[in-house]
Amino acid sequence: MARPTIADIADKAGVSKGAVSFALNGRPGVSDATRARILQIAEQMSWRPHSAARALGASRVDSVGLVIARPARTLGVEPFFAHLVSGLQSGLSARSISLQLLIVEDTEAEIEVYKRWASEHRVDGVILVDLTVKDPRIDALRALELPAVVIGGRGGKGALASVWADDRDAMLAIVDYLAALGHRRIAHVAGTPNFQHTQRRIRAVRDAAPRLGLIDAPSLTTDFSDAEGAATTRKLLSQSHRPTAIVYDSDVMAVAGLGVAMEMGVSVPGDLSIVAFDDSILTQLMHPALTALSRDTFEFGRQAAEVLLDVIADPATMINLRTADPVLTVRESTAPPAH
Amino acid sequence: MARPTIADIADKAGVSKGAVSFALNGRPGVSDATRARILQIAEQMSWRPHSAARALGASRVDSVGLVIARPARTLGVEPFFAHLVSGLQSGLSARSISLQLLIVEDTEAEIEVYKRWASEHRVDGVILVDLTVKDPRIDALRALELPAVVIGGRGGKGALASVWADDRDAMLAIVDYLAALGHRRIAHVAGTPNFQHTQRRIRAVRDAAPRLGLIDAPSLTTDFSDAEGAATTRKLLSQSHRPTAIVYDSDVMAVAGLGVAMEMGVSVPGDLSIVAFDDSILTQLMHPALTALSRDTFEFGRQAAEVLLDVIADPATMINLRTADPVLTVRESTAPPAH
DNA sequence: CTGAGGTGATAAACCGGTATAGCTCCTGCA
DNA sequence: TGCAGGAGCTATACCGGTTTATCACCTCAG
Repeated sequence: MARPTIADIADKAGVSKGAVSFALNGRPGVSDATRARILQIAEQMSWRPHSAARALGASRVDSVGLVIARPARTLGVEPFFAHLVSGLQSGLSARSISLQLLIVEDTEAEIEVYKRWASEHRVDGVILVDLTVKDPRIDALRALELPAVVIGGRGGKGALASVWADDRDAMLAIVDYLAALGHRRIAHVAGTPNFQHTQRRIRAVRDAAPRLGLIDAPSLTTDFSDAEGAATTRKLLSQSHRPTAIVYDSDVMAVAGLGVAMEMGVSVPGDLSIVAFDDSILTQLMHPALTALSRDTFEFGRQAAEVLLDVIADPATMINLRTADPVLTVRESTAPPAH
Repeated sequence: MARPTIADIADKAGVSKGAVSFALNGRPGVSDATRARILQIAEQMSWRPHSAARALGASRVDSVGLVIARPARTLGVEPFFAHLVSGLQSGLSARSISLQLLIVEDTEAEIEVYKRWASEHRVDGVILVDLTVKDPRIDALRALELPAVVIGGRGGKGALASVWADDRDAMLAIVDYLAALGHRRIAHVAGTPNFQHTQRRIRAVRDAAPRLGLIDAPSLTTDFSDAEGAATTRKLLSQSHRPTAIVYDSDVMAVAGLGVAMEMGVSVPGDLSIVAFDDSILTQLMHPALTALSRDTFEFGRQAAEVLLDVIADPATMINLRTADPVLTVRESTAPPAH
């Protein structure tokens, strides 16, 4: 017989469905002997719970969702999400909870997905990424009463649980290092201005500038694309007083920037130091290999999964977990300025 | 009231649950007038079917699965999967079917996932990628009677439906082009030897060699990593009779190869032409930008989704859809050989 | 005028689990 | 000896849909 049900097991064991359910879920109500017998029969018939049936009775579906609102074109090259997804799954698989992944165009579509998921009971909770300054998703999720955990930022005045890394400290570490090498003209090619982490990084650069005696420390925002990364670099290197170091908010933009430097005859790291605020194979494929900030994104995802499961178990849970600080991996693209 | 059920709608409309179900699913059994009234009430109460309840009754869960058995580390940089997933979702969203994505370590784990999914009724069907030569997954899926569609290769003597591109023709196009430029020493840095598409590409090169009068046309297999791509390139360029052109089975390896050429003082495209059998931003970020074979992976995924839905609807369906041929995008990394 | 057949609806079973009320013993204590 | 109480189990309702059997009613042909 294909796909045995607990009724089949109950028949074979000569007990009721209820007893089987008790035994399989490890709850009192059956003797140890009976329990053992039922478990053995279930094992032998290779029984597995029907996920829909279980979801209908208990109201949990053992599934959580992740929606990414970015164009698929840029997603591919960002190793961030692949690592994050792996980490999430690692944290979820322990309790055999599955992950629903959806890539959508914009935040509006993302909220629609949450509404659908909530009304169709498709997920027990969701993970929020790319938090923006006044993020409409936070109120939407609260209205839906959908458990959620925010990745990479505080969840709106503490409304949602979160897992975050200290972008500010990380950026300060980069700027401190460049200043220690002797750089005084440092530029920052930032990402989308309405992302919270972009804001935090920009503020860190601005705050550090006077303390380190930087002559100039502009932060220029982009859309995270290679094209704008390149264009912004071209603009910076065309100034009469060029920066001697540039920090890029993503590895893709850093690579694009390196290309522009080569094309304009600016030697790296001789005339220009380059640092990427994110690491991946990409930075190591380059010549020179890029100095980059490495985050343990896999672990990040794993912790986020655990926090989310806690929130699902008890929606009142309010965890704001700070993860391990990222570390600066120095490679060949940074050196003291020419003179 | 939160989350209305069809019973609520039935109450309000003064009809039975059954009538509501008929009306909402557009099947006969209710008059047009009643149907319209029920639909309006459902709309107004913003009713959505409870996915688990529906899955329990009808035995379909409106969800399909994709398991990728590759290390997460290499996944991030491969834009292939991000595009594929987007395309799949585009093909599925029309019928609001969701996609379960899982990244696992190896094929064994992948088959375990299929077993679990089948016994827990978590998915209606699956998409198979990275087909190997004697792929154990095909028999496993047939034993589980889990509908499936194979991407990028024939499904084991026609056992499974498939969506595929003609790797052979594509490789011939590349080699023909290089030969037309005047190259006679062409090397091929291939991927994992047990992948079917790797085999097909190797065979294409071997078959074309005599026709084009190539002096030497070795295919060297790798594990698709940047490290082995670089090592193999180093080996090729250290020979007394260097190849004048190298075709790489992935863009990541091509980029790694370009790095090795630069490091060894071999100018591209002056002394060496480079072609990548796969395209992404990566190839365009390089200097020189790489000539690459572009496939419409998004469309690929969309078509695969449609075929899978057909197979789920009728498991006897046997479609082997050949997708649009990939095109060679010529950029700056290819030129006639030095003399 | 009667019976066949179609239409529009209802009631109830069903899917595969979980949760709960209740029943039957058995034990221990007064 | 009587009874409270708990262990061990059964029967059954329930979750929210879909599906089937049944039925009342109307129309139309014979």
